[in-house]
Amino acid sequence: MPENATVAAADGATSARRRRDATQTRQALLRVASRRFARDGYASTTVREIADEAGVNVALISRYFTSKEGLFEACLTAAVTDLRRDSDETSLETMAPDIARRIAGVTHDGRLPDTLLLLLRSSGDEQVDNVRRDFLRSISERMAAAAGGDTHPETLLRAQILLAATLGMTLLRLSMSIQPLAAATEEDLLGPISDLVDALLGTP
Amino acid sequence: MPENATVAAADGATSARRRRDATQTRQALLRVASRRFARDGYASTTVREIADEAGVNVALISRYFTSKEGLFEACLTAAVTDLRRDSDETSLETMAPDIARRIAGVTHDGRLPDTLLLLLRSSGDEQVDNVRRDFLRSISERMAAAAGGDTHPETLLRAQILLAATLGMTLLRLSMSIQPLAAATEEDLLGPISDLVDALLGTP
DNA sequence: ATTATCTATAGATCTATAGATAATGC
DNA sequence: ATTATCTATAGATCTATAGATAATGC
Repeated sequence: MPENATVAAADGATSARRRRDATQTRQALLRVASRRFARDGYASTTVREIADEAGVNVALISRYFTSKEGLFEACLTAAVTDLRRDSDETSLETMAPDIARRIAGVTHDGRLPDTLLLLLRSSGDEQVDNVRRDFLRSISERMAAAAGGDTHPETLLRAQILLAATLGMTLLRLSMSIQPLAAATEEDLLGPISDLVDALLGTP
Repeated sequence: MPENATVAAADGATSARRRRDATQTRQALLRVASRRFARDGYASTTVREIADEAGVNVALISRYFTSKEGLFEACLTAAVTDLRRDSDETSLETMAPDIARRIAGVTHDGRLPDTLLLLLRSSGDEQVDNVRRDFLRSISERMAAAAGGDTHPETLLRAQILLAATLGMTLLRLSMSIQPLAAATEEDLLGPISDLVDALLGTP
């Protein structure tokens, strides 16, 4: 069997025509759509742009995801799954480096870290928005718990402020390109973010 | 002269038909558009929605602002002017209460504090995006200067992280309604934000 | 035969504007 | 007379889909 199942190549889109493979097509659409939705927002991104960049026919979006809305929901669900796994065993000690890596680090598959950015985009659909709201809420609860949040109810508020800072940094970096923040490396960010975590969730 | 120039009433839109007044119409469009663009984003907001909510005919948007893009630019410029004036004489001591008020406080004219949120919305037009980028950059420089940023270049990065946190909080509050952050009062926020400012810009 | 993919298009927006109407101020 | 406002519509999208085509696997 030739290398076919997972080898979409670095580019994976405009390059040589793939062998017919529904799974691979689905993944190509998901990958491209996640990036476009995250960078440009839901309404500004057209299904035709996504299909073209993924190198597949636009009709396949309806075929595999029912609608543009369905594609967005699939992107969001994938992002949430990814982030949940990543923050599975978070602790107060690992929180700062984890955040710095999420914001600035390059993921294992070489993608840029726009997963967090997708959490800030809305399609306007209430059901989908609830998926995101529930996740943001639960991840902040997890952070508060890692800080021993059962002692003080304000800890959840503080965890959400830390989450807001994390998302805000991602937005300013990836979407607005504010320098020097946009060019800061994982190492550059670790110090300030550690101070941030300590100030908000550290024991006084 | 009857009270006409500035009395658009609390509602100011759907209420009784205004006397013909170009200035007032312009302001009504600006006010409604700023809120809609801030809350829903540029692409998701239609000119007809804005005109309807402002209680004016949609053709007047082209008349007074040339285009939807022109209207957005006018909103952004107004927001930037407002924020510049507000941060005119910022200092390390007043920064935390200023931020808390901006995020949670009710402005003097009774509007909700979505001015900051507009800074996170993009029309995709490069020229307009540059207005926003330049402002975000300059406001962060002002914050760094207030912290005595000439001593260490990393101070600008830290100021931008504080700015990111401020914008992120606004987004999670107004656009995503994450509780308890969304319901936190100015007073609730002051403590955590003070810690934030100290941790990022305070002298160690 | 099955099903992944493509063609062609209906139908629903949405923005911008030409030209008509009517309120205002001199 | 001037100009704020409105009517009606052209023209440009954009999404969704019915139906045709062609690659795959048995």
